[in-house]
Amino acid sequence: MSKQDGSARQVTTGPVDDSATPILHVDMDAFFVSVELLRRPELRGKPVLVGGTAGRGVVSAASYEARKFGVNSAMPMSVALRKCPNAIVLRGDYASYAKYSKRVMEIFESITPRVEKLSIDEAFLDVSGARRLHGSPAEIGWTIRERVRAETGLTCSVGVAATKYVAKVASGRAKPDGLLVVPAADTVAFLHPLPISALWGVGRVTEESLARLGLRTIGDVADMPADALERAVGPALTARLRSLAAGEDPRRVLTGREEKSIGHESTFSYDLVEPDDIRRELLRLADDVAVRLRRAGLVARTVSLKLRYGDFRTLTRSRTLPEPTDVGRRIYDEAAAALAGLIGEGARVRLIGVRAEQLRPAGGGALLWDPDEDWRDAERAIDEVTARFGRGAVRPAALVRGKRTTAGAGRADDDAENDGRPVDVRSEVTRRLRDGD
DNA sequence: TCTGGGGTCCTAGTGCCA
DNA sequence: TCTGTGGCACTAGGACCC
Repeated sequence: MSKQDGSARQVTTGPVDDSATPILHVDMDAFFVSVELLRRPELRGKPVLVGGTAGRGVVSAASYEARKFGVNSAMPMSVALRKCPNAIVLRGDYASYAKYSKRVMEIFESITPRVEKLSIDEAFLDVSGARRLHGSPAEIGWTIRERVRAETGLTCSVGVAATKYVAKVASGRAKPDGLLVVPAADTVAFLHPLPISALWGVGRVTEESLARLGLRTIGDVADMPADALERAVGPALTARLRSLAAGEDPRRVLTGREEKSIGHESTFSYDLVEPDDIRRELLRLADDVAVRLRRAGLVARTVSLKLRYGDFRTLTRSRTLPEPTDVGRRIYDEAAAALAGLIGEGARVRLIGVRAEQLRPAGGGALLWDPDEDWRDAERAIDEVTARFGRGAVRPAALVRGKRTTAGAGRADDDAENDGRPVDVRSEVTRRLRDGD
């Protein structure tokens, strides 16, 4: 991969064969920092960091001036400031970054509907259907860079290639503020001299494993027999790395990707010791997750708890529910049950996380049920809803002593106001059946 | 150096069931 | 009835990406 300070920059300046390179990867340059500089132009040319300002923060983004001191994103802020003591640290305004991201994505979508948003500051575009209107892929890349600059004041780098992976590597080589086309015929020659860390899926651990086999470049990986690679990194990663090293990447540009999980986690500025404090944070996280589930119209079948102790030991526990939920209290109950036994005497907790997994659409509607009613009626109603809308359609009902809420309004906040526990109808019925209640 | 927060994917172990 | 086996779901953990 290109060095993050841009010193290994490689760009296309003249005519080039882009006839078989319909994939563009567009990556904003030092995105968070660049947005900050729009608002504070007096900081231009200075080392600027965006990230956590508290004791345990890390660098989210660094200006190219800061990168020259060896500062990179994900580096602990304390280390970054030791390397670059004069750096100006900004807390970060994520709502503002999201606004700029939206404007940039709209520019992409005005050129082609085939846009795959990869993160807040980068996207893949498949421009194979846009040639007649907007020109060749390289011309589209130039257009995008000019429009992004003119309409937002930000710069971006563009990689143009036959596949997603090569386009992504190319945009990285072109940084900052450049465009690099890798003609289809040059793909292998472009990739093979690059270090193995430029392979998608090779991080620190895998790089060490491959280095033990004497592999240094992508070309070395391409030449390595599959069985030797498999012993080092397993069959799945071997297949992927060999394909990428050969310049093959069948992944298409996907629009509208489905979320597979929704989670929140918090690292505390000091370790928590009191179980009540820990549970209060857990409830806050569970509610945050539930709110996002409901906004997305999803329910989760599995709740996963993440715990990191003061010594950085990290563990996860997950529990699968009888029926999916989007209720904060229900998520909290599962997470709290998983937590029990993990926070013994004197345990110091650095981080807590809650994640909702096995997501599915919230389904045909909410089923409300009053515990004073005959539970067999609830069972019949569940069967009816399930038969009509399918499994997962029965939503955990928000219902509480004596008070019914309306469908769709079964919110955790409502539950809190009602001072009662939400009841997952199906699990409650299952429990009563089991207990012969 | 001392490690955020949001995710995805893979592997391995275990238990259940046909 | 017992045993072996393969598939599947669930769980835990690790590596990786941005």
